[in-house]
Order: sequence, then C-alpha cells, then structure tokens
Amino acid sequence: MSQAARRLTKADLHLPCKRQAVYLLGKILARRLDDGSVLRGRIVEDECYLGGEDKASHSYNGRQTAGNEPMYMPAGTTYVYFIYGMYCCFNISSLEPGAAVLLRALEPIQGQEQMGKLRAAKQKSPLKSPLKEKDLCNGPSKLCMSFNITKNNCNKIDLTESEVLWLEDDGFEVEKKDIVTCKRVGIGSAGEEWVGKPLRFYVLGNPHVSKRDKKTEKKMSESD
DNA sequence: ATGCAGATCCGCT
DNA sequence: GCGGATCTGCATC
Repeated sequence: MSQAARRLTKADLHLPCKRQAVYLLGKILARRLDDGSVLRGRIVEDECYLGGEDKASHSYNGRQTAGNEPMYMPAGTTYVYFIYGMYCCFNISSLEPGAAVLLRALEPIQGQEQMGKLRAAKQKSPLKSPLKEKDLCNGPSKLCMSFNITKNNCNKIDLTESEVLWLEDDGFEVEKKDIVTCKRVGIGSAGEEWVGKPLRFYVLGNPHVSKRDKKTEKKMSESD
C-alpha cells in the first residue's frame, strides 16, 4: 500500500447511484476475518442497479420486500443476495431509495493467500490448476467467495461503522479517460431498453476485470 | 476466443 | 412451482 488509507465516511458515500459507482472505482474494500487478519482489494469494476424504472433491478417498480430492504437503507449499507442456488453478490446502497452498486471485480492487494484458500474451500471439485491472482476476484460471486462474504455474515451492514467490512481511500485515483462505461452483464431477461443502458464501469487495461467490452474500448481509442 | 449445459436452492408469485 | 445481477468445464471454431 502506497500511503496511509483513509476510511470512507457517510459523507463520501452520500451519492446518487451512477456517481457512487464511478467514485468507488479505485477505492479499497477491506474485510476483517474471524482470525483478525485483513483482506484488501481495489474496486476495478461495478454496476448500477437503479430503483423504480430499472427492470433489471431487484427493486424494479418500487418493489420492496424483506429481501431487498438494504437497497432502501442509507447510502453505504451492504446488500448481499443469494443467487443461482450457490452464489452470492455484494452491493452497496446509494442515495436514491431502491438503488445500489454491484461490485463486480476487485484487484487483490492484501491477503491473496487467504483469498485463495477461501475460494478453494468453496470449490465442489478440487482445482485442476492453482488459482491465479487475477482469477481470485474477477466476478461478483468470486469476490464474495474470496472475501468470505455471505448473506449470513455481511448483509445489511453499515460500511462506515462496521469492524468487519469497510471502504478505504489510499490516494489512488483512476483517471477519467481510463473508465470504460458500458452495458451491464447477465441481465438478458430484463427487457431491451434496460439491457442496453450504460450502467457498468470498469478500469481500462486492468487485468482483474471480469469481462471486457472490446467494442466500447475500440470506440474510446478512436475518439482520442 | 466464444458458446452452451449443468449445478443448485432461496424468495417471491 | 419457477427463475435467477454466476461459475466451471467441455465443445467447437
């Protein structure tokens, strides 16, 4: 780590969804495990899920249930949900009621060995090849496995107060020209209008991103 | 590099 | 009942 990291506060996270998603790129997610050790990863990819109109969002049409309640809580509250019978995804609520940012990929910067163990422990069958660092957290459910984030232990947490999960700024900045803005992933059934919205953000050239959008990257390089 | 099937189960209709 | 903000392995180009 380059310099002393500052913990993010309520004021830092008091942002509407899209601005929060962009703001979070380059920030650090920190996780304290039961044994006291701390894992850290830099956020390199995230996605917005808006409330109300957004057909891909769990809060579509203002739908509020016991499950998605954290999306309606103050900005900086965690929303973890269980998906596909075996995975979790990790979100951070933003300013608008019902809106949240899904973390899709992290660049591991501390505790890689522990992350590897946590990932391996979740595998059904033994790994054929050892996990490479870039494969530890390059997907929304992978980062949950590597950080031991489950609905059970990390849902509905205030990231500005928690002792087990928080955000940091270590001074690292992602340049605006290095932010790729493109379509979200995995929401094919949500209706074309919303599938196409540019609500995913990632750091250009970072090898820890889950899925690149080469068409968008090409357009960016052409308009230099 | 891209694509598809299968695993697997909670929460909502 | 049913579908899903995913991942892995295997097939094919």
